[in-house]
Amino acid sequence: MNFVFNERSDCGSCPIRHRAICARCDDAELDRLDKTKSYMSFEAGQPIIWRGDDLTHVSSVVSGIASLSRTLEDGRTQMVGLLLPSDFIGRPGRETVDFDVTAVTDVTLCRFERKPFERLVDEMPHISQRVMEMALDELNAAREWMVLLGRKTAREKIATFIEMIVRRDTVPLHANIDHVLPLTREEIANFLGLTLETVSRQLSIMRKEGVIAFKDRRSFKIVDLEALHQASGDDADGGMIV
Amino acid sequence: MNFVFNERSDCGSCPIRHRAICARCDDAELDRLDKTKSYMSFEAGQPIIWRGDDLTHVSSVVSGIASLSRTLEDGRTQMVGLLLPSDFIGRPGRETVDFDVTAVTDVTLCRFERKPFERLVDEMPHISQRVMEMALDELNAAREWMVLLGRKTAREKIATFIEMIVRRDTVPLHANIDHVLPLTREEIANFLGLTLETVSRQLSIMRKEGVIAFKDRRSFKIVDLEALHQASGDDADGGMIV
DNA sequence: CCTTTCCTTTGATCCACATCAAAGCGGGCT
DNA sequence: AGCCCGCTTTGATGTGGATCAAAGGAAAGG
Repeated sequence: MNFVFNERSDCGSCPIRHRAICARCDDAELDRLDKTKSYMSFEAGQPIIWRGDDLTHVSSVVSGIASLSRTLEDGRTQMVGLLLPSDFIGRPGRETVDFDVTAVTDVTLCRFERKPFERLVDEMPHISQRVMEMALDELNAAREWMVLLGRKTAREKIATFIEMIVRRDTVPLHANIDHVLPLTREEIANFLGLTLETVSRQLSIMRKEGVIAFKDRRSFKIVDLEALHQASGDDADGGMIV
Repeated sequence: MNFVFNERSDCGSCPIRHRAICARCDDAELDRLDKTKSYMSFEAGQPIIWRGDDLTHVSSVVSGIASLSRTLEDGRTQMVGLLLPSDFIGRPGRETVDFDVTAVTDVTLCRFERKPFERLVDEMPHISQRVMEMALDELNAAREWMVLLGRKTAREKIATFIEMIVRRDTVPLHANIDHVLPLTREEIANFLGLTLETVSRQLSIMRKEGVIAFKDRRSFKIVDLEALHQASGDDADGGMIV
């Protein structure tokens, strides 16, 4: 199942130190966080919290990937976000959880009890400033995704998704690296508002067209970046056409 | 076109004083905001800012309704939010605008130049705390909308939309008030990720079924609230079934 | 008052994606 | 090695909503 550990691993050497909610904190503030934080890990596939549960803790993803999703009574599921390292889970000031959170890969969280955390938010402006920034960024990403869900075709959705993956792990630009789909076909479908069959078909089509090339079901290379971008339906580079 | 006014109307008597980004501010802080704010109004239908524009100001909606939207090259448009009084426009720390903002009705904004505002955010924790809260609420709403866009049927989308309208202006619960659709059929379609014909058809169907009754194209009454809720696809009251 | 214009409704047809169905295939376990 | 089992691919068919088309108001302007 999942396990808890509480070691005093130093915030200073934390992999998400400079991107998470603590990014703006100074050493003194970090000490204070250090005292109240605890870690908790989950295995791939395990639920982390369910919608409706008491929001006892807020947390940051330290490593791994988690998903945020909602399932309607009849089983239709929509993923509403992927939580990557440094992303924040929870809403200070709210009593319950609004979406299901699930570990997609093995996940480790850095957690704070909600009530004490709310005090920290009141007392340490560096936290609310950073959470504000992060929430506004997430909001932008969510809205971008709404355009995809509401108006893009299956092909455009897939192309946009792949471009997102590629963009995320292309540090040395232009390098033709192997990329990995972090999700199964079904999870991709739930992320894009499609069925798994449509996802599979569109990936096959793009493979046959020579846009992407699969090494196995999960890992692939980009063959034709230009064509991929064309297919995404997003304009050249942020709306400079008109 | 649109006009600017800069009167010293007092923040203390502002209609959004207790819900906007200034909600947590004390009198001294309010004075400081008062000195830098300015008002600007737009007529219904006018653009307020375009995607890609320099983000020179951030603002709060004081009165009226504005829309946030994105249009793809070929004209497909998706609305990603409705901005109601007290809602915030802009992202401190960002140079350009990411979505088109348009006045749906006549709109008045309370504006701050971005740079000075960023200084206020750093110096007045009550602002970042409030913006954080508001952004997290918006984020939740956006995610809820993603479920609608990705997984709901046309009928469910329409029912959810109407329920949203009703919920918004039902203060005296159970009163069978007249409600007003703030949007044209086409705008509703862009909000729900549908076409205007589908919107019109679904509204007609619900009218014929005796779920709602129209007085004219814009104003209507709820005839069967239970049926409306059933049609929305949302479960009883927040996931207590399982 | 009539004309124009914009919005809306309704009808007919089409098609992208869902749904239903059945094989492939790779990896882990015995 | 051989057998599952979960994931994925591919095929056949169905359908909800898009698209194309036209006509019916209601408000606005001359």
